[in-house]
Amino acid sequence: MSAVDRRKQVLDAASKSFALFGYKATTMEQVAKIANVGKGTIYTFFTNKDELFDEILLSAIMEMKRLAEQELRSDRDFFDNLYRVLDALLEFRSEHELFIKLSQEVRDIGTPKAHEGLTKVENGIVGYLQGIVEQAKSTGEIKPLDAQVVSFVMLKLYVALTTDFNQLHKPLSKEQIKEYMMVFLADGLKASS
Amino acid sequence: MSAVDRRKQVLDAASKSFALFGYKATTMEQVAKIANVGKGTIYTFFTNKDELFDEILLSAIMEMKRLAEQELRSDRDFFDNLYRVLDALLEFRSEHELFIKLSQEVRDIGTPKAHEGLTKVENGIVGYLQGIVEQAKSTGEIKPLDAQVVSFVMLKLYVALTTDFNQLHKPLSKEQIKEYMMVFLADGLKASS
DNA sequence: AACTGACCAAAATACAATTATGGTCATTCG
DNA sequence: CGAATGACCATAATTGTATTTTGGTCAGTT
Repeated sequence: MSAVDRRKQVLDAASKSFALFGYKATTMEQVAKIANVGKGTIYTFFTNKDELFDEILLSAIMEMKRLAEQELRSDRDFFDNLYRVLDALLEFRSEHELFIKLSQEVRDIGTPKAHEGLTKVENGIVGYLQGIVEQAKSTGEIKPLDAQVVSFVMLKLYVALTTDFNQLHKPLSKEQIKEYMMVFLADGLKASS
Repeated sequence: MSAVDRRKQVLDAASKSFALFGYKATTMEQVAKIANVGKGTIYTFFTNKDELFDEILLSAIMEMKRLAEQELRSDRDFFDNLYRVLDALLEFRSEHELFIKLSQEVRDIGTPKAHEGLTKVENGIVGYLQGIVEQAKSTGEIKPLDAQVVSFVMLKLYVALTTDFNQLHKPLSKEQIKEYMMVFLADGLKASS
């Protein structure tokens, strides 16, 4: 059994445990047991619990990028691509066991590391969007504004419509969400005169 | 000393105490002492601590409405009015001792009642905006969309630009914020061809 | 040389004792 | 006589302490 296999064993075990129990309730012993490995072995691959967690988040972020990439179609315009990418990313985020568990953990006991992790994922998304926005800027499809601000707002807007809003009201349908996204991002509220 | 005066004494004392110490650290005895009344007297005007708190929040919300009203100018268009109203409201919210203290309290110890209170204020703002949006809808200045969703997004957008964004980056200037607000709300990102 | 698990200091938890607080009401005061 | 009061009480919050758990190490095993 090669070193690479063991590393993967640990990584898989940790993935499962973090997704199942969250950051805090995942113990290194637990991970070792699931991975069928001595606890010391984990430390030959990862310097500590944090780094192990980071590595798992990083691979989740890369997975998200892969998914987003799939949604990009050169035969569609920027806004259509944007909507499908955002949708894929947010759907992935809201269905992935790990993120669900981490969100609960933040809400219920406020584990700082869990919060940090979710922020890191969010930044990953914004960073990815930023690239798309930059490109749309260079092709002249959108106004020449700061791509960081624009992509940040995009994410916030999407989260506001999909998550924040239905904390207080009836959730919006996918079609409604798409409509509002397009209104605010593409054309604005102003009545076309 | 009339009953009305005593009620106001209590209200003023409670205002001071909530703003100075937050919800949790404000005790009824404390309020009584500041108001120069016996503790029992408080309960002749308010059934409990919660209701006392509610009354204070309500008066803050009404004060905000008053401020917003001042900003409305019939010689300006909807978007200009909107920006100035939002600005006044958010500035008030971010400078009012009570709200600063409650925000800290939520962040540091997560007092549910403090969180609830801030949400109530936020809902007050959205409710107020809703009225303005309805009116702009009826005059045909903006597209005929659900006013509740639109005003909710407006607040979220403003908070994203003024508060959320500078948790991670350099704060935006007032001019930049205004520019971005107008882009997303009025005309959208799409390059004017 | 790779791997392991007993071991340790430090952190988290559980529990008990103590204190503080919201709310009441018999008594006082104007 | 009715409005005002503060001692009083049940319960919630806090503090202090004993106990357990956990991240990380490293001498020894495979």
